[in-house]
Amino acid sequence: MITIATTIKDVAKATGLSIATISKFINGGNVLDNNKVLIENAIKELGFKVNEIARGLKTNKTMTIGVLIPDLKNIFCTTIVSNIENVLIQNGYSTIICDYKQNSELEKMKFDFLVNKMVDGIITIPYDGSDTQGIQDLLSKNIPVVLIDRAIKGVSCDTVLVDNLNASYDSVEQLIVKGHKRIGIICGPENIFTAGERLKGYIRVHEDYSMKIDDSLIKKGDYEIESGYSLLNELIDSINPPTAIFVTNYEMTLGAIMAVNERNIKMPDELSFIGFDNLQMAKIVKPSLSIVVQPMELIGETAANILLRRLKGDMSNFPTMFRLKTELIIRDSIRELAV
Amino acid sequence: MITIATTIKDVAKATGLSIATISKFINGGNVLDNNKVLIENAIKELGFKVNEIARGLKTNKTMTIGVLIPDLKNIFCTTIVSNIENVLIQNGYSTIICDYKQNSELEKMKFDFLVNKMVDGIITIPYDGSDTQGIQDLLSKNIPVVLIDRAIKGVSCDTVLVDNLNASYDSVEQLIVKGHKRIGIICGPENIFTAGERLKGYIRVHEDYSMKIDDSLIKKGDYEIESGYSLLNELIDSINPPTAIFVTNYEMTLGAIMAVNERNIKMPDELSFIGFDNLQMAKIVKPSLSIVVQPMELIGETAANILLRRLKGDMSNFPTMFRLKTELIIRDSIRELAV
DNA sequence: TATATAAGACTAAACGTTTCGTGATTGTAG
DNA sequence: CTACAATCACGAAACGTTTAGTCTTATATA
Repeated sequence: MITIATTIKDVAKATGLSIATISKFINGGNVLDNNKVLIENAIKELGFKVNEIARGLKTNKTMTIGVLIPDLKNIFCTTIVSNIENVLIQNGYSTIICDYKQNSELEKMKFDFLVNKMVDGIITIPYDGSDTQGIQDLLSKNIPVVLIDRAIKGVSCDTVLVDNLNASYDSVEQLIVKGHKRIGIICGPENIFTAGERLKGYIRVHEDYSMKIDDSLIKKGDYEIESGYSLLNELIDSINPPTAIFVTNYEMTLGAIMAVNERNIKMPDELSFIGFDNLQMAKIVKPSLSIVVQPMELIGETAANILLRRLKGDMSNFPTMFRLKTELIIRDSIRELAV
Repeated sequence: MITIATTIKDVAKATGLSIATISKFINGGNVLDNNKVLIENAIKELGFKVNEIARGLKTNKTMTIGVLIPDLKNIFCTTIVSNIENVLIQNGYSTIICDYKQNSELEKMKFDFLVNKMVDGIITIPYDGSDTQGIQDLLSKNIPVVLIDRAIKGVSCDTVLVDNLNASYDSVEQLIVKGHKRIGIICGPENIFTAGERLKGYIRVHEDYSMKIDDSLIKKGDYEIESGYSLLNELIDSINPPTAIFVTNYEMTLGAIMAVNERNIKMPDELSFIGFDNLQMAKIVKPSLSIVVQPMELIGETAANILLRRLKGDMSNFPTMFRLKTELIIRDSIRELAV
């Protein structure tokens, strides 16, 4: 079985026109009307499709964008990617998606991999911002890069993220307003950008309300299920346990809820709870969970659009930082304490 | 800022060797030892990276695999994809992931898109098997295609799926054994392969246990959250409601649980429940959910490996169908009825 | 020493496009 | 009727590789 790929040359032969003319037609150039129909027919007849590889070699454009995320199994990431892809494909770009499994070395490998694939641009949720070199190199070659979710210090790069600090501030404030004095927080790892910001929000709202911060209420996890589970247990088992708790990402919220269920802790009577990120999960938990929701659709679209602008050579306001607002959804997992 | 991409030509010039020799070296051919170090140094010095596009043009291989799935936001899909990607990248292949948002037309578009991108092979979870032409064409050009999760009638194609019938059979049998006589099922759409198989399992176990089938207990949804929600309500509101219920995919399980919570139905006392697919979800629901789990890692790996075999030209046992086993995890959502 | 053989390097063509510079044809104005 | 411009078509080079075929050199054999 031999693949007979039909090329521009075949179309030229079939129409009696030159290769250059066919190429011109394909790329929207002007050709005589009767040649136009001639070419159109021949293309249909022969089933001609332009060879994107050959074109890429000539134009130095692959019309392909690399998307690099921490984890394909993370619904937060994939939802964003899904929206990125929507926008890009409408603009003729395809997407190569890679994940680096929360591993800094793998991240570097896959980044290089994408560069090697000659992508026209990269959108990434970086890990801890330790690999600045790859990004810098790309930018200096005029290949646009857009950062999502996590800014990187010292890198001038378009960035799309949410207002983590105030997301956290508002959540904890909500608990304070409802009379809670001892509020636990389960944070992410210190080297992750969002974790730092979310912790800052917690600290600032305590300051603003003149509440002393008890370090034993601040637990640092790794954004994975397991640590949500164990840190919730730690908090509950501590000498002076919190009456409310704020968990700062989806996976750890999952883990924390598992622990709550396992210990048969009554929400919200025995513990008030605010989680993060996944609306659907929040609904199937009983009682329904109060939760911080990030605008994932908007994040994806914003990132894709700024990238498209850069690809067109529009470098106005470079670098831009988009700070999107989160939403705090209050449901049944918070108890109002008598003052 | 001008991009000075260094090519094989530059390396040739720098070393005083010919282009052919450099190419040979790059591709693992034999060159003199001193030339070897010469080339290695020059490559490092110049930062040379092989231009995959040019190479692809020559070799007719892009070392890229297209992966086409119904939805990037579906954790079942992305987990499989993640595992596919693991295997492929270890073998030097990259992955272009597309989703078609459960839309048959979009599916066709994206499929063509991947073909156009000159992928070396495609792994897909097809929609309802209505687009056989594209797959046939590809196969006849010796470009391997692997189907996941859903077989397509009349297409000779390697396929990786689970034993849906027995997954369903075993689940419902479990409920029967525990004394349930009226068991509701929330199925997927008729045109989807897995939905048909899962319904068959429900019917067969009823036959084997000589239980009459009540059509009012069989509800057909669309595999989306909303229909899980509304169909559970329908079942409960029916004249003679079931004492147990089996929901046949993840999204509908989510929806059904939302309805259960909303109506304050006590599980398992008022309703026994078996769901589908997502282990973590099953754990955060209270009481913990009994559930059918698919071997997503294995599915992905199996699909990637059979594709790799085909890419190497090994067409033994073509087409092969891999039927993987599901696991039924029993937890607290099932009540044993007194007989 | 002459010859056969092998190993390595080289030349040049090819992959399927795009694009530049030029040539041919037609239409328009003087 | 000539001169000029405008329109479209064409030939050929180029993009960065791979690879078949040939040439050169060194080594082993007789």
